Amino acid sequence: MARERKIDMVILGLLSHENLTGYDIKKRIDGAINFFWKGSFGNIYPALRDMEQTGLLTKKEESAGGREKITYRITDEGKKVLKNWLREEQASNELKYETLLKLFFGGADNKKISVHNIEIFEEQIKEDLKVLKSYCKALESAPEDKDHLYFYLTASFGVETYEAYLKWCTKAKRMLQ
Amino acid sequence: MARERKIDMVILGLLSHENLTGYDIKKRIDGAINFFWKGSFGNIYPALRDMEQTGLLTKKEESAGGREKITYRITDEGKKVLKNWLREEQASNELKYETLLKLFFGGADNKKISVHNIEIFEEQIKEDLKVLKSYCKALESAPEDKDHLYFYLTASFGVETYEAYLKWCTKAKRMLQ
DNA sequence: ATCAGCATGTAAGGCGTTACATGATTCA
DNA sequence: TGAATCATGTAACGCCTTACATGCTGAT
Repeated sequence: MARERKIDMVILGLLSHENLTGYDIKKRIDGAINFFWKGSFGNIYPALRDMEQTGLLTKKEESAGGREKITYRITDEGKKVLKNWLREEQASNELKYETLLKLFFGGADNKKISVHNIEIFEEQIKEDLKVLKSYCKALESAPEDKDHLYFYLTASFGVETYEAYLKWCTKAKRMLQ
Repeated sequence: MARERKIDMVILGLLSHENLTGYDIKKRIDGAINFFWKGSFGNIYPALRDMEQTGLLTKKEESAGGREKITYRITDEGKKVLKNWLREEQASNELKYETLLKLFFGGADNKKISVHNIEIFEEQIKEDLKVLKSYCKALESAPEDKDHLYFYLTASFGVETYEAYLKWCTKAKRMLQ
């Protein structure tokens, strides 16, 4: 069984741009990546340790004024592993939407409950859409960096699907009433 | 920590419509539910056992010609648990798309790799869209059942978001070339 | 002084997947 | 006769979340 831990690839990907600490990595994941992938400290630190031990990463311990800080750098081997992953044809794409599960079984209760659940979903999506749109806007106005296109495309995926969600919400509420 | 195992709710939801065996439940999940929720035998059977022990389900063992078969029925207590879940305001909706992760880090390799990864994704979505559309069509032509509306709305969510995915694929490929 | 943020990590527990193990029936 | 489908379950393993544990720094 080959290792399935995708957080390794997230870390490798981030480190292919810049050297970072575990804390920094967490912040990056909590940004634009967050809507299609998650990470936690309990996830990141062990992965960092493992990859340093297998030679995909090197670390540099700094103590800036008594406070310890470990910055990681990707190695050539790490870059190779990242590229190999990018070139693998299989990719697991999964959606786990409890809102849809509740709607699917909505017949077990009053229609109003389902309408309300859609409304809660709708509000959340509207909030998230604002954030995604701000990412897109920021990336559109700075197209000089070659990586910006990739970041823009993922954010744009979010914007377009979330807009489709909102259209569906309107339709679904109408059909339930 | 309250139990987070959502498979319980899937089972309760399915049993609120009809009595089923564990094997039947697996088949139902592998149908329309599959695109927003997954289940496995190693998941379902223990949940069934637990819920029977806590009184949310009752079982009836039949041996139709030497072959054992256990049919489960939902209890009033089980129905109450299902309704309480439907009325809970929080719902976890998460997307884990490795394709987007690969695209996000696409700058680490040739553009062609990213285009190819989008094409693989696109083909998969086209396949799944066909299936979802067939579910929708089947449900549209049989609107007499009150639960059909709920099934239709979830399938329709899939159709509309997958169509948005395909539009995005075209745009993304164009922008990369 | 105190609180938010920087910074690293561990431990427990929960959930899910996969593979394994077993055996009957139906249909070609 | 052999393959697919029906049918139930267990065990190992892996991954992730959450909570816990600790301590410094900078701003108010």
